[in-house]
Amino acid sequence: MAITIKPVIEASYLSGLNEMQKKAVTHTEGPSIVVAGAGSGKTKVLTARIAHLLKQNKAAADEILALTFTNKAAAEMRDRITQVVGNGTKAIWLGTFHSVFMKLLRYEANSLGYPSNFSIYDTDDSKSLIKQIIKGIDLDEKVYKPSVILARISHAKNRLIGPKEYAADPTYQKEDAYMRMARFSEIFIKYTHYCLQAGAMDFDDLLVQTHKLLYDYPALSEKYQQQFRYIFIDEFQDTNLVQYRIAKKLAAYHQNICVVGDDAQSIYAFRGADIQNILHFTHDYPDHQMIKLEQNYRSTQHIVDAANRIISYNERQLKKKVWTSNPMGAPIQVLRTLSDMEESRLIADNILAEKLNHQLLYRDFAILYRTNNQSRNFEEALRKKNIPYRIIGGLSFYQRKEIKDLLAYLRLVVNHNDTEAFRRIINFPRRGIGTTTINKIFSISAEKMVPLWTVLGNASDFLSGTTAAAVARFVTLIHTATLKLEKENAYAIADYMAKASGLLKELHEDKTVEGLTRYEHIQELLNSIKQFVDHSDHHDPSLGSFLQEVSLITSEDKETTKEDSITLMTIHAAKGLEFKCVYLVGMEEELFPSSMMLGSKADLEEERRLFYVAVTRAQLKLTLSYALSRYRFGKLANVQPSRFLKEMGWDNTATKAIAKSIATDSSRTGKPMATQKQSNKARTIGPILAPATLRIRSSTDATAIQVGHTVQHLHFGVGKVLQLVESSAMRKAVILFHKFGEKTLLLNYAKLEILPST
DNA sequence: GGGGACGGCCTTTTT
DNA sequence: GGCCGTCCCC
Repeated sequence: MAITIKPVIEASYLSGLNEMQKKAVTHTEGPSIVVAGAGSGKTKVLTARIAHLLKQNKAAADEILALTFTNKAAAEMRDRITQVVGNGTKAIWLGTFHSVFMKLLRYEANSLGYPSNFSIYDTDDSKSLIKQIIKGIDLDEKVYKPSVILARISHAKNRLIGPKEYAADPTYQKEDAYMRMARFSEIFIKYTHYCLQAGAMDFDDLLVQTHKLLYDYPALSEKYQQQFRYIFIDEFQDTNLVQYRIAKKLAAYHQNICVVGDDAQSIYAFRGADIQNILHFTHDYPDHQMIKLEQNYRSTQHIVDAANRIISYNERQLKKKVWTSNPMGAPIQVLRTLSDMEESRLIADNILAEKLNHQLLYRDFAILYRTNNQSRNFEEALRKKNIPYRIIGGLSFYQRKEIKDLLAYLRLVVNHNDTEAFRRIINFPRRGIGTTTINKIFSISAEKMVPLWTVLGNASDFLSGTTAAAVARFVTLIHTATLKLEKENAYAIADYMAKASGLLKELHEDKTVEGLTRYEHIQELLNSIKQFVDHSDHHDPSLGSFLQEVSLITSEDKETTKEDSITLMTIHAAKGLEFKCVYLVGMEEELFPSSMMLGSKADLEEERRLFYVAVTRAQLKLTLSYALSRYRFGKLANVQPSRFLKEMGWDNTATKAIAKSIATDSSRTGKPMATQKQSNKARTIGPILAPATLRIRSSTDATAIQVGHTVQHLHFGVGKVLQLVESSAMRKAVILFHKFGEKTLLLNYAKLEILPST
């Protein structure tokens, strides 16, 4: 037997880590909490840690459970682990809380009274069901708003309060009465009942039912406790009570639980996230190890400073000092425009100029906003200037009507009692089954406590000849496809259903552009089902499995284009990402902070953390913008600049902290005093009004530069002007830099100084 | 039961 | 400005 000699050389995944990071990676045993500031290499640590476990044979892949919040984060992590350890990472239980526990529930749902092919209700399904319940008990939809009801139900569930506990709690009852929703708990009870009867779980159920499984079935929880030797939770500050309790239960045996998070980046309180979980963790695991990662590797000094200044306004926070040894970098820029339309045009121009001047790619840019509907103006402006872009979020492929329609057919094939799928497609395409009939079906189902499919099977008992026949045809349609489940794959059934349901025909007959696109979308969905079937070496290729997986796919996951393009998204969606240049737009009161969040201090602090997240996405340059007027409800309204701008250090009249850093910055470049003064003044005025003068900075009059001049550029250093190009009001210059070679720069934007030619 | 016209309402963020 | 729901008439 050869003696294994411990390698002296450090493992590759450890090199390039700082001492704290290394500690976080190699301290694998026992509970630990890593408080990781923005840009401190959190993902790197997490992936290195998992790689470390695998390489050191401390655990097999399927003994590791790693939970994230987005599919994107999960995919990236898997990718990076694979890069270090090679193949064999597929067995790691790595995914979002929802997707991992959905898989677990697929095996165990029967114990809970659900079919293993349970449907998953998305927000629309849930709302639709709630709406029916409200109608059914004769309440006013305007008082009992389905979206508000659902939010309240969700909130209760995430705090592990079921409908019965809720109804029995006088505090909640009082609250409801105060909110003029005295009969809320009645809706909650019915909602829960109907979901169960339909064999459907909503998003929250995926967690709540898992929780129930683990806490009520000891034998089962023991099995999983033994299995998961090492447990990781990413973005721990965003966990809610159920999630925390699930993780705690699973970690009970091995106790190797490692959570990574940053309280300053907690932005999901609205869906039940509780920063207190960080405190709970330290309390529940008194022998935990705490590691703080405070060095920011991502951003320039200016950006880190601004971020620290912002977060200091929050009272609730863990002590942490984020610092960086990166250069000062470009000053933070604030742009003001007259209107929201102008804002988007200006930023489109600005991006083009920056891209050219700093030789960047489109993918180095991101435009971030508070609300999805702000993307509209930017899409238009970018399209007009032929700037490629992609939007993350908004209406995703899987939220399109035609897609949801076909999926609803398939859901019904797999789960006959899925009432929301049924409601969606029973009369689309038209088959003469109207509201009267549908109501009749549902009220019989409710009265006799009989599931949907049973009622449908006895349609002739309570419906007249033609209608009963129509229902019978529908039942046959679904049933025929169900018979294929055993022998045929998901694609074959979907393809059959698209045709047999008449959906394809209906869309095909619509010769409008939209109709054509919808038709193509269906084809695209069929293609993706085919792919799912073809690449099923590591998953169950059944239709049921496909449907469940698809229900958890959100917009951001579908990246069709690899083309170089700028990214547009909400700040929420941007969490965990980084871009060289970030444009944070719509910095206005009532928009950001949102008017909905001005009510309480806690809410405002969450908005501020959101602002913190946005600012810390930027690596090199951050630009903020606000407009003086904006269209709201179809009307042009005057708006005020966001309070966050001031908190960041920006001042409209007497520029303070930021102006100071700008002064330092320009003095470094060794500009002559006159220029420095001028640029300082330009910034003291701050944002500039008229579009013509809206430029980043021009230390020299653009018209002064001539061929043959020797010039100095902030980044590229000294060079010689070879050529001037006039094109559509933009003056460009081709300059040969000593160190960087030939570059084409826009004179309106380039920070050029003419040097005396000697 | 279906389709068209009108009026009200809204806008937060996501798995 | 746009979506959704309701009302009214065929």
